[in-house]
Amino acid sequence: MSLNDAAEAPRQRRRGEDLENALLDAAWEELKLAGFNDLTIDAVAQRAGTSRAVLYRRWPGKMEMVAAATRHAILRDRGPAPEPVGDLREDLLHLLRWANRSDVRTIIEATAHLGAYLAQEKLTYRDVRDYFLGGRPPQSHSPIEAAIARGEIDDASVSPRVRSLAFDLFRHEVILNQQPLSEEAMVEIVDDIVVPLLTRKR
Amino acid sequence: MSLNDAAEAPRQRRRGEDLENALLDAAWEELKLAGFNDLTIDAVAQRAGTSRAVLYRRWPGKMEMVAAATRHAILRDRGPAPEPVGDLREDLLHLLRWANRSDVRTIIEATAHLGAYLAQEKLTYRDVRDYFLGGRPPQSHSPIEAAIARGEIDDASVSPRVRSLAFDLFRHEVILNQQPLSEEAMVEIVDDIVVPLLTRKR
DNA sequence: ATCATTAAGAGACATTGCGTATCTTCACCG
DNA sequence: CGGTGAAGATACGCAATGTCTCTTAATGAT
Repeated sequence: MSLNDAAEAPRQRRRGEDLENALLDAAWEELKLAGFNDLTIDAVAQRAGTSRAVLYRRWPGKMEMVAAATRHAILRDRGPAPEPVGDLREDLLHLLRWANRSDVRTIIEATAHLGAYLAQEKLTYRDVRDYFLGGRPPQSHSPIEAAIARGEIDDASVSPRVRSLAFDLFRHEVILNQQPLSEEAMVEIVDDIVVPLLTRKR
Repeated sequence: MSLNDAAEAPRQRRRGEDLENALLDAAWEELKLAGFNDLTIDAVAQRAGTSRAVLYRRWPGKMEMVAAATRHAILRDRGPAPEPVGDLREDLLHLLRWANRSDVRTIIEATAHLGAYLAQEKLTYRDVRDYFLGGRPPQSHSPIEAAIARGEIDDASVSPRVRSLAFDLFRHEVILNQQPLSEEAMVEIVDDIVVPLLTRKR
């Protein structure tokens, strides 16, 4: 056996970005497996092959670690939102389907738990979303913007609250059900609510 | 001084409903003070002037205790919903204001935490709402029902999702902000979304 | 009235997770 | 190379959990 043999070779020490990524990956994995409540810092440390001290050096507590891990996972996994093709209904549905990945459950659960923390820190939900998206402008309105550009709907009649309506209802449903939306639910949101509201005659 | 003097007379032992109410009151108070995460079974026991064992005899854990306490507080405090007076917009606003009591924050927080628990138990949110409301039919749709009865809007065009829309948006906002809605937010929900959707020309 | 039963309330216990502190050893930088 | 800063291991005290045991008060049946 050589000296560099695999078996119980003392794992070489990671640093900087390498380590950080390993920690965040481990945290995200544990979050998916155990959920927020059952997540322990210790389990994350073990999965990452390190000790709790290393985690505490980076984040003051579970909340911050989960926030960082969620942001990390979102920025890593989530591809760009689908571009509008010119049909309001279809574009909205595509966007919801895009958002409705299997790990939304974990993301939304983290977001919900973040809520309690937010109140203390006097942050708004907007701050969190911005944090999670890493400064990228939210593309969730683009089907509506595109429809406005096409002249199909009137800019002035679409308040910020209406613009975010589809995603608000989406988020609400995921929070309550703790799972991705069914195809039917997405179609109902679009066909019963968002599209009728946007295209109503006045 | 008589024998029954107050001072440090050994508190007589409570049983049955008396005790149960005292426990639930204590749990609700602690929940309001500390929030779900910081709530300890011990604090509830102390506030109720008893010991943890008594609580564990009734509920298997924090989650179930909080659920029971929330239900208890809702059934005790919440008066009947305001009756519709015949103006859709005003009736919706009254209903939202009625729901927007200062303790909604606590209620909704409990509900949100319940979410994680629900997933395990394969319960739907509907089950929880029914549990919280103690079997009472939700009156939240009544302004819409009244408007339908008056012939102002068409029954067929109002799907279940549309009927619960105002409350869904209300709930979504409370969960995200972890506090009661502002008057402006309620007006926006009603004026920008719910009423236009319900009264649109087709 | 008295006696058996049930559960209240007090307290002890082991267990688990948290957050901190200490110590050695490695990786990097000049 | 030699200094520095952080990795990773480990130990500690603390807080909360959930279980158990023990006594004693309240209750219901005889």
